[in-house]
Amino acid sequence: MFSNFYDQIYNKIKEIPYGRVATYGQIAALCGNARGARMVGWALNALNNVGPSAQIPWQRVINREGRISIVNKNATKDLQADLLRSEGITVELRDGNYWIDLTKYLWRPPAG
DNA sequence: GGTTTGACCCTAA
DNA sequence: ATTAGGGCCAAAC
Repeated sequence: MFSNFYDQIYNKIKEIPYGRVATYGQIAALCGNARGARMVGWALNALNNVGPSAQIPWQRVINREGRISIVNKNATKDLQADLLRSEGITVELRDGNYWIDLTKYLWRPPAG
């Protein structure tokens, strides 16, 4: 169904452990596209069309600043923050956006 | 089929 | 610290 890129992206996101977060660029890099971060966003956006996240922990994917980038989608940033908090992750609300401490919660993939 | 946009990131000034 | 530009590829128009 999805191209290999999307499939890899979904697969990598599934590998993010509980209570940990990863960045778009990180997922993209693990899929071979160091600069294909936008594709990760597209792939996740496509999930909204499919349904309720399709068993993919999209909530653990945030941007490089540790901020939730969603503005107005099927899945809102409030939902994402709620899901992350339910995993024990501390989410800070600042200026109408949710922030996560990457130094604490950033996923470190085993390949390194 | 060209142009614009998109849950982004990096480099340079 | 902030601003500007390039890059990546796919969907939307």
